[in-house]
Amino acid sequence: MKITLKDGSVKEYDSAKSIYEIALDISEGLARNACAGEVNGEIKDLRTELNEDCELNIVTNNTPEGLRVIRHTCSHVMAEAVKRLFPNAKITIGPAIDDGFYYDFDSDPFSREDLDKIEDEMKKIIKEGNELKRFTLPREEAIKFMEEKGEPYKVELIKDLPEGSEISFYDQGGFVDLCAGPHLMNTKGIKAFKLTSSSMAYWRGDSNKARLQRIYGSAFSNKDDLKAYLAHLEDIKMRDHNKLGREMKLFLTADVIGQGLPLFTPKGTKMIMKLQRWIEDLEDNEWGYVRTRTPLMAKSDLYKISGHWDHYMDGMFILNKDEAEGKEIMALRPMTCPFQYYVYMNDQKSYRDLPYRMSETSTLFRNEDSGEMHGLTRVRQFTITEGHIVLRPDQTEEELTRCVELCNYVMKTLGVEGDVTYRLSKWDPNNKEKYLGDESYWNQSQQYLRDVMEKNGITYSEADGEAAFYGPKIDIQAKNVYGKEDTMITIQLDCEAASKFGMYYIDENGNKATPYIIHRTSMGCYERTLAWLIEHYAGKFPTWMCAEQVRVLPISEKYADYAEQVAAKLKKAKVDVTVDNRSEKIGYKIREARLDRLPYWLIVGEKEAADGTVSVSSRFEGPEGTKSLDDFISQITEEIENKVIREEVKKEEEKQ
RNA sequence: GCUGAAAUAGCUCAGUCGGUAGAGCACUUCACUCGUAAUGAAGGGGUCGUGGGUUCGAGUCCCAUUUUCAGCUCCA
Repeated sequence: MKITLKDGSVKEYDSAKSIYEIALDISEGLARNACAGEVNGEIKDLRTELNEDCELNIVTNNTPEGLRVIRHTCSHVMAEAVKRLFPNAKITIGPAIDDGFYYDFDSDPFSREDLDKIEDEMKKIIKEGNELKRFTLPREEAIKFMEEKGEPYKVELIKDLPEGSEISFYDQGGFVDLCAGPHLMNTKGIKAFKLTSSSMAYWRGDSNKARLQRIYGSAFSNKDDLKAYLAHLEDIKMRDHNKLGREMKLFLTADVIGQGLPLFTPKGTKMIMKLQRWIEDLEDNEWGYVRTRTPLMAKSDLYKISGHWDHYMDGMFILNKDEAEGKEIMALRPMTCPFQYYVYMNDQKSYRDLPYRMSETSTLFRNEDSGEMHGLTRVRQFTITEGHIVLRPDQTEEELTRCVELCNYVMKTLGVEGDVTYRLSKWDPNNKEKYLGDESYWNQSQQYLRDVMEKNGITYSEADGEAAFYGPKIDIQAKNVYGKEDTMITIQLDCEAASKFGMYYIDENGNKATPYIIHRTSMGCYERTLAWLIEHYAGKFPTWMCAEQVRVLPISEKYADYAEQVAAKLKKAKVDVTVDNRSEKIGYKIREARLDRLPYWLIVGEKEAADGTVSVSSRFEGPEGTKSLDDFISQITEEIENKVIREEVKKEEEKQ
C-alpha cells in the first residue's frame, strides 16, 4: 500500500500498519508528538490500521486538531479521577471544546477544593501512564456492559445509536468509557492541564432533564502554553469591563435600584458625554442629520400600530395595566422608530426633501430576562445613537452605503475597527409568524443589504432568525473578552413601516408615494460601547476620550499656586485637568497617576515655576522632557482635536 | 426565566465548634516640603445585602427575598 504524506513524499508498506507505527517509522520524535492521523481528510485514531492507499497527515500536539485529542483524552482522565474519588458519580459526556474540555457528571456539586483533589488524582493517573486501548462491542453487548457498570447515561447514549452498529470503547487501565475517539496512545501524553471551573448543566441541554455538574478544564502540549493560557485568563479578568469599569469608578449598580440599571459616576458620565457630543456634532454637521427629541413613553395605541404590541410585548415595561378602569395603558419605549415617524409627518415632504435623516440620543427601556443582564453590555435602560432615514426607494443603495461608511468612520476613530465582524441578520423562514411581511418582502430587502455589502467589499456572514420583526439588518458584531458576541451597531432596512403609519412624500408627478425607512445607529448604545472601549483598551483610553486627561503634580506644597495656574490655563484650552495638591511625596503621586491610567501628568517644582515650564510624563512614552506650558498645550489640544490614538509603552506593566 | 455559587468597612479579603467583628489599602488629622511607581505617626469608619425563623445567644444554622457572578451554543 502507498501512503502519501502531506509533504508529498510516499511511503510503501507490504502489510497493514497503524498510523502510530507509520509515525514511528518516519521519526521517533514525530511519533512522540503525534496525537492522531488525518486520513483522506478525516481525523482518525493513532491506532487505526491502514491497509490501502491513502493520504496521511500526522496530527501533532501543537496543532488545533492535536490539542483537541489531548483535551479529549484529558477529559477521560478527569472522569476516571472523579470516579475514583466520588464512586457514586455517574458519567455522561466529556467533549473537547474550543479552548479546553469539559465532562458532565450526575453528582453533588463540586467545590474548588474538590477540583484541586481531582487535579491531584489526575496527576497520579497520568503518572501511571496507562495505555488507552480501543475495543468494540456489538450494540446489545455494549448496552449490557454499561448497565453492569451502573452508568445509565451511557446506556441511554448507546441506545440512541443505530441497531446493529459496533460500539467503540476506550480502556485506560481499568476505567472504560464509551467513546468514538480519537485518543492519545497513553495518558502520559498529557503534559500540562488545569481544571478551571465547575458549573451546572442539563442532561442533553434540556432544562426538564437531570441536572448535571460540569467541570471545565484545559490541556496543552507543554507547560509554557498552559502558563500562557492561564496568564491570558488573568489578563481577561483584568480587562473585564464589569470589574475594571467599577474599579476605575466609571459606573456602579445599587441593589435597591434594580438589575440592569447601571449608574454612571462623574468620570463615566464625562466619557459618555465626550462620545455623545462628538457623534451629535458629526451627524448634524457632516452627515446631514436633523436632531429630534421625543417622549420616553407612549400609549399602547402607538405600539399597536408599530407592531411592537404583538411582537415585542414581553420586552416592554407596561406602566399601567388596569384598562378595566378606563385608564390608558402607557408603556416605556423600547425603540424610537414611531416617535420619529410622527416628526417626519409633521409637514408634507417632497421627493426633494428625501432622504430625510433624523437622529436622536435616545434612551430606551427593554425588559430583559433577569438572567440575561450583564454589566454594561446587557441592561434594561440604555441610551443609543438612534436614527431613522426616510428615503425614496431609488436612494436605498446610496443611503445604506453612507450608513456603513459613517459606522466605519466612527469605529476607526474609536480605534476598534479591527474588533468587528459583519453579519447579515435574516428572518427565520421556518418561523414566519414572528415577522411582518411575506417571503418576497424578506427576500427582496435581504438582497438589498447583501448587494450593498458586496459592492462595498465587506466580508460578512449570514444568520437566520436574527432579523428585527420588521426587517433584515446589517449587524456589526464585536466579541467581549470572554469571546461572547454582541451587536455593537445595526443598520436595518424597513420597506413596510411607512405604509403602516401612513407616511408618504410627493413625487415628481405630484402623487403620494411611499418611502422606505432605514433604522440605524452610528455608535450603538453608549453603555455597550463604553464596555467595549474599556475591554479593548484595558482602561487605557485614547487621550481625547479620557475623563481626566492631565494631572498636575507639584513637587511640594510650595508650588501649589503654580500648579493651579498651569491647570487654569489648560482648562481654558478645554483640557480636562486636575491638580494633586496633597502633601505626599512626588513618587507617591506619580504612582497614583499611573495606576489611574492617566494619559499625562505634569511635574512642577522650583525650576518649572521659575521658567513657566512643565515636566511632561505620559503613559505613552514615560518622561517626555521639560516643555514650555504653551508647547504642551498645543501638543495635547492637537492630539485631542484630531482624536489621535498614541501607542502605549510596551514594557510598562502595572505593578500591584 | 432556569440551575449553581456568592454577598462582612469605600476596595480586596480573614473570621475555627454558634459566644457579641479583624487585616491591608483607601479616608481624616498631625509631622515632613520632598524631582519621576508607596514618608512616618495617630484617628475615624460595620444593624455582617434585606426580612423572618431556630437558640440563653446567629456574621456563622434554617426559610424567603434582593443583588452579583458563572452556566444554560459545543452531545459517545
